[in-house]
Amino acid sequence: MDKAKRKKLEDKGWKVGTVSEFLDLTPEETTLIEIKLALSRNLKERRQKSMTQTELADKLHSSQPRVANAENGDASVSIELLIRAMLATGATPQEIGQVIAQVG
Amino acid sequence: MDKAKRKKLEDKGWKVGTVSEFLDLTPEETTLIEIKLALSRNLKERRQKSMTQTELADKLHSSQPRVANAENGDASVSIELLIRAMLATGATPQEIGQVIAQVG
DNA sequence: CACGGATATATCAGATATGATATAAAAGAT
DNA sequence: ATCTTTTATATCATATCTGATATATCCGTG
Repeated sequence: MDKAKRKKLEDKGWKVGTVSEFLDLTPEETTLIEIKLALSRNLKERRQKSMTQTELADKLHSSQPRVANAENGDASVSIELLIRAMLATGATPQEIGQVIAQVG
Repeated sequence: MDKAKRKKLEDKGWKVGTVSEFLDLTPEETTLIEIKLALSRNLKERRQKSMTQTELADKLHSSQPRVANAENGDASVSIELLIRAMLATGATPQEIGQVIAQVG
């Protein structure tokens, strides 16, 4: 992974850590992060087409800042919230499955 | 939903609640539960083919009881752990996406 | 430029998920 | 039937995720 990409992850709170720690990231851990980032990106795309972050937050019974975190791939956001958010934008299980399947 | 199915969910810790509360479950909430249960079932199938719960727990850096909960669709288990477990059994994002896409 | 709506960042207390442990129950083998 | 392995259930302290709030930054429009 190049430095720029790593810095981006670290800025989002991912504990990519030092080089040696990074090398300890298993393929599974890497894949999990990639799944989260794919969901984030897709969520942002979907949401932007029809509503504002605040509107989505209301549907989700969450808050605008939390939606922002979700869309920005912040490490504090669980896959669970990402999927709940996707569903709140009207995404079907098919579409969600699609996004995950595209990873890797 | 028939009573038998509901009891099953309640036994696993899902707050399906009384009838009136149940009727308040949005389609999104229902879909989320279905996604979790689909992942649970698939995890159990996959894991049984190649290893014991304890072995999977070790790969996951988790514990056997937790794996049991995951496979039994216990409400305390997050989608995140389910997906981590799937990956630990060797599942690809494609396969995971497939399982989710099948829901609904 | 100034204003307003949208999005981003920071912080926090409470809620939920976590792995660990103990132990019970089930399933298999001999 | 007994012994061994595997899986299920219960409990717990700690870690992580949560929505809320305050506030900063961005971005388009007048």
